[in-house]
Amino acid sequence: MAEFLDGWKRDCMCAEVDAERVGKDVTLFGWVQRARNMGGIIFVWLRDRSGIVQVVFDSNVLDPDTYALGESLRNEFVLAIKGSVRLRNEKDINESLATGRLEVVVQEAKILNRAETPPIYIDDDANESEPLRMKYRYLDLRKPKLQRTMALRSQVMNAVRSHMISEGFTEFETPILTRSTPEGARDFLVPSRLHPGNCYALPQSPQIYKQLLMVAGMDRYFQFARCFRDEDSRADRQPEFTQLDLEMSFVEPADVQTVVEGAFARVFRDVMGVDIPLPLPRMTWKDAMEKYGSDKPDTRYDMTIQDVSAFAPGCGFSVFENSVQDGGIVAGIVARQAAGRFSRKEIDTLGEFAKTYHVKGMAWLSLQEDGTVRSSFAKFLSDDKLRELTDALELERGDIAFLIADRKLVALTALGQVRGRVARELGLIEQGKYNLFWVVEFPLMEWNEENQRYVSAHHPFTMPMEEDFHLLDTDLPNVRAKSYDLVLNGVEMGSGSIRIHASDLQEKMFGLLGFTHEEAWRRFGFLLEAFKYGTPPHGGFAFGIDRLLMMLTDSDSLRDVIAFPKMQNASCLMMNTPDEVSPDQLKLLHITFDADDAAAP
RNA sequence: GGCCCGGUAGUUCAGUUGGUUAGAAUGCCAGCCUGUCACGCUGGAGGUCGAGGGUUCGAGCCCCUUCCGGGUCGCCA
Repeated sequence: MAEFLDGWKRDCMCAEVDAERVGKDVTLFGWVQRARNMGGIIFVWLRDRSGIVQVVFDSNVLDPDTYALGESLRNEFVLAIKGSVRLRNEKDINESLATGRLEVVVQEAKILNRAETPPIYIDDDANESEPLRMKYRYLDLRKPKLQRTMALRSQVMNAVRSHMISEGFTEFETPILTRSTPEGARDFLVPSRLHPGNCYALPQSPQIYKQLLMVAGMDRYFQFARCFRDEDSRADRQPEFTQLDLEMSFVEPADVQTVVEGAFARVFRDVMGVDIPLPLPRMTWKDAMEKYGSDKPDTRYDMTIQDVSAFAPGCGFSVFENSVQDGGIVAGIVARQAAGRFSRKEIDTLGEFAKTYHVKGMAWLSLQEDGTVRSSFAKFLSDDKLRELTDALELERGDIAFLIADRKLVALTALGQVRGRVARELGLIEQGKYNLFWVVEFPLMEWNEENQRYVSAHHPFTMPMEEDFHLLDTDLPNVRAKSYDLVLNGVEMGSGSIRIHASDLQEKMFGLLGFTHEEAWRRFGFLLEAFKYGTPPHGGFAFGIDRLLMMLTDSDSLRDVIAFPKMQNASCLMMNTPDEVSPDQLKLLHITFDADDAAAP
């Protein structure tokens, strides 16, 4: 039978049992991590969120009922004990336990609740499948690592909030029930009971609200914003996630960046004890792509991309020749002293990996220790051309180069991915290093093949760089934006921009994006209207709290830093969501489903 | 929507070329054990091999379909 507290008060957490309490009485509450019955004496590890302490049921000193209670303990029983703290004998010390020099001798005990055998182990080293962990997430969360992560998450948010307040920002809440916006991710829709046929949408970000708050003269806004996107999940992408969202009036990019990097530096100092020197370095998008093949480069290792297009014309290898002739490039990376680390099979695997990024193939070239060349394409090259290439790559004995020829951005992107994979396989990535910096001057727009039109690289309210205004009508792809991403160890932490505050320029942008005047006004009329009444120049930023936690805890998945995450198909096995709703509910909402879509029983 | 990988005991996994009663570890249950700390020892229970169909004398294994999960490309302003 479960018992009640009956006035028992906890006066000590498990891990707070320390030398200063020796000889004193404590009342502890917790879960049974493990009970070891030696026949006459029982050792129980009692666990709470602070940690573990050993409590001892001794048949020599306990009444038979209390000892019997000790014998009946099983894993995850909820236990309350009163006892006295004592030092263990020298030979009985457990160095692997923080409280391992002490133990608590039980005087009284209550089983506050029994527990069935859990389907997962409460152990950081346990390795249950994701679905099982997610179904029993409340047990998974008992694991010490997740307990620490959730506490860390709270500390991070606290540090960020303190920083924002101290910088003169005001915290806001904006609606969760909002309107659907074109462009961008698919929306989660919420049908309206009072407006048959109409829907709210859950916000993908509070973007428009925060700009309207600038129109409202709020000057400095921030919010821990829950954002929703109805797209497929990834290890680092969840359908709902949390961003620190901020917006400022009367600013240039550097003003926003100063606030954001200050927040990051504070988190790293307060929570990790790591000093990040400010201001952070800047890298242009163009440099990032050309050197690293990524708009979020990992600069913890070198192996930068080298463009060897100049060597291609007349080289004899038609793949390279044709690529350059068609306006593409030939580029490569060199893994120093790694030729012996890649078997032919591994190189082929790497080539297949490169192909998933839409290049047709990957060529390779290595210089053996004896000076001979091994290569997938050298046989097409004259000795002179081969030397020209090895010179251009500064290839030395023991090095291996991976080369890709394709349209410029495609080739660079694939090489960037190859670079990352090679670095991981060769162990080139220095652990415990935090390379935080800005990538700036992104393109304003990108060509979208599917829709045969330009789409915003960031979002349609992004201000072009003044220097590039003259290119808007003549050379759109080369117009740079006043936008900036914050990158940490090859992961995009967040992005922001200066916004367009003039309605005529905003209308022009909508035009370039392919909206008619009427369409733009129908969809964004409230914003264009607002901009007519005295809008200050403004800009902002948003960064993912979840992703930051992922980096700080060195986790492989967002699921490790969110208390109740969704699975890859956006479902939740614990709550069984999404789920059918009653016909009455649907009727109230004026909804009928296609018979085809009706869930099978 | 495409591609790759996976699904066998409560859990993590092994299972050869298709061949007797499907195994291991751990957990669980019972008994023993007075200083363990991954306690130990003895014994025991525990399986629709994701589901359906096919090939075969015979299928955990081969084939087809399907469901579920993980990763990834597309997508994610």
